[in-house]
Amino acid sequence: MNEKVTIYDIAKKLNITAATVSRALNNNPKISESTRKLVMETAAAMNYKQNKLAVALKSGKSNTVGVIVPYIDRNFFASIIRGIEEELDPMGYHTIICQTHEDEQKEKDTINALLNTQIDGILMSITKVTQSTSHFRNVLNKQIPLIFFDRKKNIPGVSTVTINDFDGGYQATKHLIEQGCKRIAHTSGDFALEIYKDRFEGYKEALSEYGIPFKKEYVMQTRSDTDAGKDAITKFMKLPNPPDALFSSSDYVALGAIQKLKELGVNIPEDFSVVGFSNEPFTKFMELSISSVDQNPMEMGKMAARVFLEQMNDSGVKIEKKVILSPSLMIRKSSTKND
Amino acid sequence: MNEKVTIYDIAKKLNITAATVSRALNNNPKISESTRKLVMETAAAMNYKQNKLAVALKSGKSNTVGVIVPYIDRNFFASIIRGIEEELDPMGYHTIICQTHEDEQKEKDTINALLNTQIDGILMSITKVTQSTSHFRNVLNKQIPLIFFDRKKNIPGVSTVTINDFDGGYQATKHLIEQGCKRIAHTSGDFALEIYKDRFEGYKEALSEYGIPFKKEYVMQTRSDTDAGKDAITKFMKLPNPPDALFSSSDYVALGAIQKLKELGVNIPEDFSVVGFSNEPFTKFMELSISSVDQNPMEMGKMAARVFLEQMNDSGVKIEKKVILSPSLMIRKSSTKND
DNA sequence: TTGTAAGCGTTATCAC
DNA sequence: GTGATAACGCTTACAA
Repeated sequence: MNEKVTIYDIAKKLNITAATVSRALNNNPKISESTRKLVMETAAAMNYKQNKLAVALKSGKSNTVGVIVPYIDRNFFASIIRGIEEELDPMGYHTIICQTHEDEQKEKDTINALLNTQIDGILMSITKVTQSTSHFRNVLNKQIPLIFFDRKKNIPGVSTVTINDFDGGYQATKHLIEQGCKRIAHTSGDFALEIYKDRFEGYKEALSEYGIPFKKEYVMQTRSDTDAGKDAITKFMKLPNPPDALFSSSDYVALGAIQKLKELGVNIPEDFSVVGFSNEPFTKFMELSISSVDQNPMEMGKMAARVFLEQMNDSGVKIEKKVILSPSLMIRKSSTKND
Repeated sequence: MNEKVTIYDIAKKLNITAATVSRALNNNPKISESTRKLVMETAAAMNYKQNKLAVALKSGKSNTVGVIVPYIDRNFFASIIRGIEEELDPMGYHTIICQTHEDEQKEKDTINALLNTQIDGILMSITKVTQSTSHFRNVLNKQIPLIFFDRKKNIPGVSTVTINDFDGGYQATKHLIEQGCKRIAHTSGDFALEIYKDRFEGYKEALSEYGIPFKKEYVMQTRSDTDAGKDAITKFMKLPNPPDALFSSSDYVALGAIQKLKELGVNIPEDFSVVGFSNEPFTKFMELSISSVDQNPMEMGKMAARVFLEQMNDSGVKIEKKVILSPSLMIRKSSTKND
């Protein structure tokens, strides 16, 4: 039906030049109202669509950002992406999604591919194993805005949007203490990732604030799945003085722990309370709903997008912004002794 | 550090012409091995990156597809997108994600925006409320491949990838019958959407196959959330002859139903069995795990991507492909009477 | 095998 | 206010 209508086509029809058409379409002040109207109308009539590719090539701006996450189908990241998309879409930006599968090499490849694609910015969460930072510097060298959300590395010139993981760990632990728990265990991911380290520090802070001695046999670094939770509980319960609560940095580990505890005939929350982290959807659907620290991923995505937009506008200025959102503890049955 | 290196820069340095550089870079056969090598090396040395925008403008191919889903942070759709991404990424395609929020107008706007962006194809799942088809025809008129996954409309020229919803409904219902259930209720979404209609037809087929009379008071069209499930059970249990099983087209409704049944003191699965649809992650995490029909969304995404790729290759030919994947029933505690 | 030149669809900088 | 024209970075007939 309608094959590619260009400004030349509409120029020809109106016996004017393409430049004039362009000006009319872009609301350039130097143009008579009459021709503007004429152009607008015929453009609509001919079903003209601007070729964004040409505009992008000319302007050097593609109006597209790249978003890189470990896995797109994890609720936390999917929600962040939704936040980004909702904030950027109205500003005319498109969002290209990429996954790293927690593989550093894939992360590097993805970034290079993206840089290759005339992207206007990169918003990302690094993998659990990322060591080198050279690929991030590539981005900065090209002058394109780079924003980390959640999982970050501290690199000069890179803005970050995170939650206060320390506070999340602190709140969770404090809550357990206030529920009367005396021997609180903690499972975490690799401390090389700041988020896990921070949650752990928050945990320690709460303990010390309440004068509870920190015991390193109560702390374990594990994978983030239910089996890891089961294993952790098995080990914890074999201790001479087993814990009576668990603050886990992962909801999946918390779930596995609960399953194992039930197997062992331990009453939850009476004899053992549990708090997880991330507020995964399943935590609230369980019959024994699981307390968890909510990270408000949607808001995190929106903030990351806003930081990007600011950075695009104050073009020259190299602002390095560190946004820290507050987590909120969702208290549910797994840690509520008296109601 | 490295400002935009173009083929002209590398041509200048080598005292050859940009065309030659282009040929060398593209493995064009008409070029001497020596200059190719030379070009390749200096290109690498100068850290040359091809400007995809220019290529896209020249070739009319952007190597980008648009993916439209109701919500990106719903597990089902996130997994589909993951499948699409994993299939398309190695072929050099990027994926732009858009959400409709189940709003037909947003769907139209999104499609137009995408058409505006020199996209190579659109892969999508329509909203629950989409009535008109004119915006889809716009896509076809522009000769750009359109592929529906899961939720579709029957439009000539549009390929679709769906699961056999009829079979899903049939399997679920048959399973309940074989578990000894005699009075099986069904909750569904709006029958205007084929997927719901088909599941319902499968349900009826299983009933009739086993000589169980169909009763329309056992069928209810509802929203897809837990509250709807609670309401449905409340109504069902007030019937003179209440059902002893539920096949729901939504896991959330199934969950709400189970919650309400427990409140009412009904034993599950002994006195009332439940099967949901979609195999949402939470269904298997519950203590009383919920049987559900798995739609294999990852595979659905991959298939949709492959259909798109085929369509891109056999350019001229207008193939209209209908791929139907098989669902698989995940049998869990909510419907297993004897084990 | 390599160079020349046109063109992809815009926008911006000059002139007039 | 409008028209020429160059430029964005690349590919590709067509010549040489």
